[in-house]
Amino acid sequence: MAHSQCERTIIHCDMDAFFAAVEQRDRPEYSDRPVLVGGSRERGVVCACSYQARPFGIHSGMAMSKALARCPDAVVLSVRMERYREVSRQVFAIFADFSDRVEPLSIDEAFLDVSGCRRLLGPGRVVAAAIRQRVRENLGLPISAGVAGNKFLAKLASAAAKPDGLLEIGAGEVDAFLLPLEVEKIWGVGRVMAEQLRELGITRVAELRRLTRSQLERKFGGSGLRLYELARGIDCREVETAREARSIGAEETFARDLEGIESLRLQLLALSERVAHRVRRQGLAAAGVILKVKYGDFSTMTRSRRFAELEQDAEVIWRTATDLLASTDAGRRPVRLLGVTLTGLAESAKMQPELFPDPRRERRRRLTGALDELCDRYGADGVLRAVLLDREGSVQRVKKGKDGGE
DNA sequence: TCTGGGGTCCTTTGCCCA
DNA sequence: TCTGTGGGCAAAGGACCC
Repeated sequence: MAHSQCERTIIHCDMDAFFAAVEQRDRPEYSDRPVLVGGSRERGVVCACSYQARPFGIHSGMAMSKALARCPDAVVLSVRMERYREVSRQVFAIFADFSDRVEPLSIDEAFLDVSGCRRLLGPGRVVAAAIRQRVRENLGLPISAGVAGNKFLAKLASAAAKPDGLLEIGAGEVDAFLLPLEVEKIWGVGRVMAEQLRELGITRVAELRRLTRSQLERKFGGSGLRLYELARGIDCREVETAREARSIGAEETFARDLEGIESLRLQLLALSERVAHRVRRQGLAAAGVILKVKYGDFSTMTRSRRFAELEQDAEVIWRTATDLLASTDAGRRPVRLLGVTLTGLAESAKMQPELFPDPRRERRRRLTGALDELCDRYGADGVLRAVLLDREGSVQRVKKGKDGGE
């Protein structure tokens, strides 16, 4: 195989129908039922569906209304992100027992570099089997795994192994596996690039191979070069163990479009609190905030601003987001979704000590700390907001505005 | 395909400044 | 002082991933 200098033993582990599997494990009465995890019946989509729902043609991303039309008996459960994050930590603790070179890719999947474990644990395939067994026995959850000489091929292998399977792509099997695949299977090829390739008469990897490196670079720039290599099964990316989060966000699609600016401001407050709580719990602070507004016609707009200093205070985040909201059409056009994302994350220890501490701000900080502990202990969603509403005159106006409006 | 919620990364554009 | 250029940066949008 080409580029043997990049050759490693990589395992890609991927939980099967993760959200749905966690729900079925936590609620055994649903273990044999088609389970749909996702948004509301009217406007949501399916985030994850159990394997019992798949024969109905249901897949993630499908509108919930359509999924229910296909399978009216399905159990619909709302997303419990905190719960999945908790189980995810348990899964990653198992990964860590098998390799110290683990790269989280999302909440339910990771790359493990086990090149150095051969003498201790055996070849990749054996390690992958052991990981799957541990996850199944300790957590009662299904997991698929792919083993190959690099990240790209390992990920393709785990996808092919699903559900609840294990597949290794050996060095001699790469072309047989790769050439018949559709180009969309290549990492980085989505709807847009696939369409551009189709215009060139290319739908399969075998056809993609006929383009030269410079042809692909002219057409797609840097992504073209990556395409050239991946089409040949070449991927020299290392497993990166020290990846830190770049942003933390929360967004919400409303049951019906919101019109009044005051109700939008109130929603921003709840979102600001959610993201602020999460950055604080991770010992982080943010350099800036992005506001996302999706209108009733699905057109989307973002506005962003950097803070004067690193922030983790919900009220500062909320005030900035509210400011940004004023530069959008919100209040004049119906709004379907609002999102608040914190960017430029850094350890909160790097926050500048204030030269002239503001006593109000200091008091708020102490209160927030106490409330974070309460939230952690009781998982109380409403605690923080109720207190904030009672404490600040400006916030109270929002509350009154909402009560008075609509 | 009647369109969620969590992200990452890249490109373009405009602005400031040397 | 005018014009041009290019770097650095922030903001906005878009493609893509699960």
